[in-house]
This record gives sequence, C-alpha cells and structure tokens, in this order.
Amino acid sequence: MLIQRPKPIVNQVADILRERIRRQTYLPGDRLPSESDLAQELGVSRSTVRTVLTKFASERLIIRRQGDGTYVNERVEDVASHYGGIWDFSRLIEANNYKPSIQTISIQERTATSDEAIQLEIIPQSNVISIVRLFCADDRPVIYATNLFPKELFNVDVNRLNGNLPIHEMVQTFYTDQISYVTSDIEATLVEAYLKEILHWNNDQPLLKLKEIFYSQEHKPLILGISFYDHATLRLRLVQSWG
Amino acid sequence: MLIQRPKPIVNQVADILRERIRRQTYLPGDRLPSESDLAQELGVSRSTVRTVLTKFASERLIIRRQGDGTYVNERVEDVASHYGGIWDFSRLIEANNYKPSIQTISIQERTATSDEAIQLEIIPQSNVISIVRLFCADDRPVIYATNLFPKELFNVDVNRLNGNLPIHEMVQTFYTDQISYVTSDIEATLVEAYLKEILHWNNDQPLLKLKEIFYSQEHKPLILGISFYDHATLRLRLVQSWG
DNA sequence: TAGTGGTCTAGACCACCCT
DNA sequence: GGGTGGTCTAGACCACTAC
Repeated sequence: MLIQRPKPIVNQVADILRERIRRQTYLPGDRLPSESDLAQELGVSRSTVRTVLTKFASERLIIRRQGDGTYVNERVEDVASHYGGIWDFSRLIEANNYKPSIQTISIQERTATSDEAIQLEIIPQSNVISIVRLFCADDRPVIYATNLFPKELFNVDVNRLNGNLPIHEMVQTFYTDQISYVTSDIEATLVEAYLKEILHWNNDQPLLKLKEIFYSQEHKPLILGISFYDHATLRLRLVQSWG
Repeated sequence: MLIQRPKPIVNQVADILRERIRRQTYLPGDRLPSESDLAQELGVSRSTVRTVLTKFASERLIIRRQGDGTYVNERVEDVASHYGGIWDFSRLIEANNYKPSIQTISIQERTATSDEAIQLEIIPQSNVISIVRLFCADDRPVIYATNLFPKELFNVDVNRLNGNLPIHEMVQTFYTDQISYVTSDIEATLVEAYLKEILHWNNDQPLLKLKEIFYSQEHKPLILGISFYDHATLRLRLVQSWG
C-alpha cells in the first residue's frame, strides 16, 4: 500500500482503514491484522497505526483486547452513524436510511432580538442573517430549523448564501472562524398551529425542540439554531462512551 | 514533582494536571507551560504529556494553538460538567447546581415483557430486576427513572441491591461485565396522570422521555432504562466536538 | 529568529491471552 | 512460549506564531 507524503500520514491511514471497515474488507466481528502487521503493510510506524486505532476505539468502531487482538464492532452501522454529532441534520436523516432533502423557506437580514443578541454575544439590535429551512426525509418534512448568523462575522457577500449547504460548509465558506464545538439544549414542546401545517403534523403529540449554539475554538458563538424535530419519524439517538 | 511508578504514568500526569486546572493553579484563559517544560518538570517524556493534553483538548478543557501555546478553556465549568454523559442523573443534577437526592419507589423481580426481552437480548419471559426511582433536585422531583437488570447477569445476591447507588456503581458491584457505552433515544411525550402526581406536574407541557441501553464492551445489553425528564427544571445540555 | 505545538519514527519493555 | 495490545522513551523534523 502506497502512502503519499503530502497529507498527514495519520489521516491517510485513518481513511484507508475506515474504508476497509466500511466496505467490509474487514467484516463486522472480524479480527484486524495486528498493529505491527498493519504498520508494516502501510509502511508506517506502529505508533501511527495506534493513533488511528485509538481514535476508532473511542468511536466504538473497533474493540481492542489486550493479549488477544483488535476486532471490528459487530454493530458498526448502529454505532458509527450515530456517534457524536446530532447537529448535521442531513447526515442524521441519511443515518436513519432516508433520502435527505432541504427546502429553504426564507433567507433574510434583520435585527437581533435582545435574547438572540445575548445568546450570540453580539451588540443588541445588530444585524443577523436568518435562514429558515425544512429538512425532509424521503420528502416527508421532519425538521423545521431556524439558523441565525451574526452579520458582522461574514467575510464575503451575504447574497451568495445558499440554503442547500450543510451548516459546516456555510461556515467554511462565509466565515473566517471555524466551528469547534456545539452545545445542544433539548426540550419537549407542544406544536403550534403554523408548525403543524408545515410539518404535516396531524395529532397532539409533542415535538422535540433543540437549541444549538455553534462555537469557535475561541469560544465565540458563531451560529444560533432553533429546531423542531419530529422524533416519531427520525430517531434521535446518542451514543456515548462510558469512560 | 515525583511520579510513582506502580500506576500508569499517563494517568498520574492526567490527575496532576486536571487538579491544577480544577484548583486554578492554572487560571482559566492562562497559558500552560510548554509541553517540553511540563515533561521536564514531571520527569516524563513529551509524548506522555501530549497524550494527556490531547485527551484534555478533546474534552475542551484546554485549547491548543500551534506556534503559540496551550491555554486553559475560559469556560471550564461550563463545558467540563456537561461534557459526555447524560446517563448519570445525580451528576447531571449537581451540574445544574442543585443538591441531588434519590427516592427508591420500588425494587422487584418479575418476568420481562417481550419488548423488554428483545431490547435486553435475553430469553423471552426470563426474569429481570426492576428498580424504579425518583431523582430530586433540591428535593423537587425532576426525573422518574425505571431500570431493568437481567437477573442472569447478577453474580451476587439480588437482595443486597441498594437504590441509592448510581447506575455505574450498581454494575460494578453486582455484575461481572462493566459498562462500556450507552445509547440514548430521546423523545418528547405527554404526561400521564400518575406521572403528573409523582413529578408534581401541574400543567399540560410535555416531558422528555429517554430510553437508554447500557452495553458491555462485548456489545451485550446490561441495563434498560426508561426515564421521564423534567427539562423545565433540569436543562438537558450536550456538548459535542465538531471534529 | 526563537519557541511553540504537530507529526512521525524506532525501539524497549510490560501485561495479558492463547495453546 | 509466542503473539497481541498497552506503556513509555528519546529524538528528529515540520508548521506555525509571536517578537
């Protein structure tokens, strides 16, 4: 196996091994080659292989047993698609085996409410870009999401905004700062009439409401998101490590 | 600084540095000594220090900037208490600045329903221990939690069960297998009459319902938990890394 | 330019599991 | 005993940031 030097070797190794697990070159439950063998095959040091395997183990993609070997998690699909982020709704829809699509309902510039300004830590009444979108799973509406972007953070023309992009690509394109972590507050809420209509919600069951704040590495709030989530159609599952 | 050899050095280093951050020897926002300096001071290699700092960075306890230095996260308390698990309700209550207490409502042995048997991957109609508890924040009821333990997993007398223990201590005490990861399905639900009474819930607002399954390293389900969660009193906040 | 974190290597030794 | 993952070291070189 040839390793190209320009990109970090660890990432290349991670890509290769992740692909082998995804394509079932290593079947679920199978034992992987030993760390030394992998290192030799890929022409890298054992430490490099171990860095990758440690990351995979933390994602529950593999199981390591001292004195025995390293095994592919038998429930890769179960765990892999759900591990970590619940912020990328398109990916979440895909993970539930639906075809994701996005309808942009509105994009506009307006002044922030006082509460929004506090959440985003911006000057009261300063301008924000509001994007309202509807995420569908197999064309069935499942998430109604509002995202607020402080105007001052944009480094290019706001008019080039495209509602079809995932959040992290928007940030990559329009911001200087990049997303480092996300806080999500989860609540249950009754459904107001206008939402019932939009989400084709024909009963009185409650929905989930997510309030998410996306932060930069410097802890600056980059985006505020409020979403209404149909948990009956789209399972909201977290996978968390114990240790 | 003296390092004792019996315990893994990485853990010792982690304990020392975590303590310094907790006790604000390194103040929030402060720059830590360089990796080389720390390594020298503690008498370990730079790699060992880096292993620890990498872990801390993944917990958002610190921020690393190439070419600059390593800094203590200015919002340690914000992040540290919320990072990771939402399964340990007592800890969650503490993180929200309430005094946690637990009322054990019932402990009994019974046969599993067919659905429960499927979830726990046990033989239909085999026995489970059911523990129903009420978690209070400053003596106000906030979480109504049912936990099911397959009888066959117990390695000691069931009667020694004590409802006041956190889940992970119960498992440590009564099981051979230990908890490795947890899946949590989150839903919104209306509140039935008996629950309204127990939780002193005087309105028609919905609650959160959590279905959690605790797994061993071998992916064997160890515990099934169903909980009703008062999000109005107790904020359910996740902190997730982007990368 | 000096100092920081980021990447990577080569190799030693240990703890553990299998047969 | 032989092989596996777990721990730890020493040191090289690179990429980046501050000054």
